[in-house]
Amino acid sequence: MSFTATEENYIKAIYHLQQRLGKAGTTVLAEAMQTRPATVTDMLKKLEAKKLLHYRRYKGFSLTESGNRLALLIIRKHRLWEYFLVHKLGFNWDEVHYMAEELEHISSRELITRLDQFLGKPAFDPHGDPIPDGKGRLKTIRQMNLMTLPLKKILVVQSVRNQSADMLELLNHYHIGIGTKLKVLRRFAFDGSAEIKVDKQPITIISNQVAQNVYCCI
Amino acid sequence: MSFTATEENYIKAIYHLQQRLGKAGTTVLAEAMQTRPATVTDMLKKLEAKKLLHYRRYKGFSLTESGNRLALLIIRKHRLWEYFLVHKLGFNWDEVHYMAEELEHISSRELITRLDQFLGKPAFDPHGDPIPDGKGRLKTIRQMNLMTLPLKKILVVQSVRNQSADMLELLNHYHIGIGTKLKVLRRFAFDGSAEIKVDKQPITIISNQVAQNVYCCI
DNA sequence: ACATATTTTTAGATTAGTCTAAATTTTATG
DNA sequence: CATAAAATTTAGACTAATCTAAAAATATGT
Ligand SMILES: [Mn+2]
Ligand SMILES: [Mn+2]
Ligand SMILES: [Mn+2]
Ligand SMILES: [Mn+2]
Repeated sequence: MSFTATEENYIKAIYHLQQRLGKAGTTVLAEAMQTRPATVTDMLKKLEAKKLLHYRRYKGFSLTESGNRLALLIIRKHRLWEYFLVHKLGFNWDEVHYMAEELEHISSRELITRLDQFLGKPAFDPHGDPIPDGKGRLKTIRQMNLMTLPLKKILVVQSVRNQSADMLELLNHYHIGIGTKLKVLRRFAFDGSAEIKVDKQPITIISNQVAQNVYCCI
Repeated sequence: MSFTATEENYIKAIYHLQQRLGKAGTTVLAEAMQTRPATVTDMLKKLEAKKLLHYRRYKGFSLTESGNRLALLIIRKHRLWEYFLVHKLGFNWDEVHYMAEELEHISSRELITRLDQFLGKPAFDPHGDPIPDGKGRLKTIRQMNLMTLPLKKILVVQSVRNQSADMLELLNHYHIGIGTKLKVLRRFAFDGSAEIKVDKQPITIISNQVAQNVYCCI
């Protein structure tokens, strides 16, 4: 069975929404896909016909086993291409998303196998997100955000949750990237901001919104 | 202006037909695109509306300046990706065409610039075809096919014209690839076949169809 | 519990790319 | 040069992906 880029994008969006929100409805999926609920309903029927979704009208929908497998394959391709773009072609982490959004739909499986080899079978992409292996398995790392970690310990940045261009631009400004070492010196109750010391940078303050989106391990 | 993959495929096909046959008509383009003349007519109107084609109904069509530029950009992308697949990912030259057929439609220009850099700005693809540079310029090499070159001189294979899977399979069997050194020992008038000595291989005979499609320089 | 708000689906239309069958134009030929 | 053959275009239809507007189902709040 083969799928259009649009169908793949829907499957991926449903997977991510199920991960983040537990389950997804028509309206929230429409927002994620930048389209209208009516359009989503049409697509849900098509995806059900292709056995990627369980769907009962008005009741809800969820990925089937093969829908899940497809989602993980697309995510694998997306993250491997991002890794290639950053580590082989020298792009910055905030430049690669829209290119990977196209590259993830290149169909050849052999291409992905060889790309994985060529890159050294990486386990994490440039944003710290795990890359599913050939069987769809994900490595997980114990990590917490900067609001919940102990003060004055050396922390290593593992991933960032909000990966919007605006967020990545701000993190670049703070010299915070994946693998960066930093300490949280103190937290301010008033606005939840935090004073931090980033490796080799002067002490600064980050907002609560930033702190909540940066995940580290000790 | 942006173009669909289908539009790009048409523009590339028109370019190749104009190169090979001088000019192309609706029917021959339909064959090249594996579709029907009526479908081609519809597309010609669309491409004219996008200013990629000069088109006068019943009279013919040809690429505009920007149509030509677009064709060369797509060919550049196609051949750079083929080079990547062969020289970085280790594919054989007969495995890469259909993957490049998808990859050539990835839109980012910056991606192509960086890929070109990464590959060392190659001038020829794995089939010996020239890769247009960033400004659409092609390197050309003086080359002739094995039927027109002098006997008993060492020749270096530069390119192959027919690049069908069947042809490439046969050339692999003869251990003939781009850069291979060989000599034509004699030609047989009856069927136009040729006796050749391929570098380190025993003497064999190739058919006229093969000989006419292998291009070498002295 | 039932009226109102929210969510979801249906109905009907549009665009890109394709098809077949028929009409038209150009080219070739007796 | 008149007609037959070939090439090309038009007409009308279909599918995928989208939209708006309206209808239907579900959820919510006093
Ligand atoms: Mn995508
Ligand atoms: Mn990523
Ligand atoms: Mn293509
Ligand atoms: Mn090639």
